[in-house]
Amino acid sequence: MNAPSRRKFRREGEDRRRQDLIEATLDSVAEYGLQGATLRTIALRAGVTAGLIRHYFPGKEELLQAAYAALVGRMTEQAKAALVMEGASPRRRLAAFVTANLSTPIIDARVFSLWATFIGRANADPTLAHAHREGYLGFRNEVEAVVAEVLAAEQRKPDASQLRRHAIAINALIDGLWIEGCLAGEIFAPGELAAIGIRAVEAELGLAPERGEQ
Amino acid sequence: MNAPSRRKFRREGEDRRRQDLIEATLDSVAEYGLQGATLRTIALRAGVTAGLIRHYFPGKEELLQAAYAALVGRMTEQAKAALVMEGASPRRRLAAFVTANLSTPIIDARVFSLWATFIGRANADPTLAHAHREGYLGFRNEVEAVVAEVLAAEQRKPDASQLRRHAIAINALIDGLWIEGCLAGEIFAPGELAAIGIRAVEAELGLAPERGEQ
DNA sequence: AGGCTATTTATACACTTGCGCAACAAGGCC
DNA sequence: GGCCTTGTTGCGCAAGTGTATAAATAGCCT
Repeated sequence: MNAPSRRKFRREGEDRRRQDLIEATLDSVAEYGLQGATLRTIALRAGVTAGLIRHYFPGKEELLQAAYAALVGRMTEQAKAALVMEGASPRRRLAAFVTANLSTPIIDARVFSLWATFIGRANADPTLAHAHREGYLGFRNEVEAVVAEVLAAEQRKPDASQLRRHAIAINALIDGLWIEGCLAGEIFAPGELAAIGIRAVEAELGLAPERGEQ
Repeated sequence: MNAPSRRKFRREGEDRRRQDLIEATLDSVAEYGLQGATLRTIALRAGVTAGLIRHYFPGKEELLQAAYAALVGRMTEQAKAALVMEGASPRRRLAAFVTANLSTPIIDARVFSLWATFIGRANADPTLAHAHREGYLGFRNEVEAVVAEVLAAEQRKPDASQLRRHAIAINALIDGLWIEGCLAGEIFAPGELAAIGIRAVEAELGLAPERGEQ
């Protein structure tokens, strides 16, 4: 009687499917962790069956690597995007950079969860460690460049090691505030983290408070 | 012929076994991640068989929770230990605190790996989120207390919100530097992170450089 | 309209997982 | 020294894992 009914499906373009699978993977990892992100869970979320994954990726590991690469790419892209404010003074660009990195969408519990989950494996997986270091140094160089501009606009001539120290400290400050914002955003007033960040960065650089600030 | 030989074993005190199992769990998680930390792996590392674990813990989840509690306890204990320098000036105590948190044994890739692995689950597991928040606020309060002492010694009277902002910024700075030290300690000179941290903290608090510094 | 092909499903398989349970023996007690 | 408690082992089990592969079908090409 029952004709053995097979599930209906639609064919999607290769890029679209890969993208969907990667997104489903990130969702699964964020929600259930690496151990809970099984091929069946991922496939369910992507609206396909588990077998299909192997049509697009050689194995689970490659899927996870692709997902991590996509995550890192998105994070760095967003972070750097805050720097392209043409025409603004270096100091305002720096402030906008700090603010952007301490507000949505960069302050985001899901992204933090993903970051922590993957970076926790950096010890065991040199690929992850390398990817992190590249991202970190890239980010820090951006910071260093803006810092150089800000100080130059103030007629100050820092040497390379001073610049490096400033960049390391500011980078650490932003990272630390980012973590707290992601993990416990509710215990801070809206905009509070950004305000604290800007204040601390300006103190680090020895900038006099702008008029209007107390 | 072969008498069915059974593995020899020793009976251990309850506390000792639990401790060993927790340590084996932390080792396994640090090395293989949550997914690789199976009961059999953990038992092997602890030198027992998997079945024994259920004699000490209701299930795997409880073992992991106990392991996380042990980790957090050790971390906060170590961090706070750096503050008990009786007789030293507040400013020196603060500097010692920063230095301790940015040197071994607190700068440690294994501990970082564990921290990241567990904290990545904080979104999904309210227990973890709560444990983190308690630890964070406790740590921040310690920072705030030392900051208050330092500023008092400088005849300054910060109000509560200024104190809070200082503590949040300094905490974030230490966290961010700690992460980099754990993840990529080799790209920093020995003591460099601590020096950067102290410098940044003093800038945040508006302290004049001590004589002897440039 | 009808076939071709590559996407997609479905099922099978070997393996691992956490957990349950009965047998065993280590070491204190009398 | 023999017994008794209970820490500990060894094995089994059902559920779930990643991978392999055959069968089906969606959608383009002519």
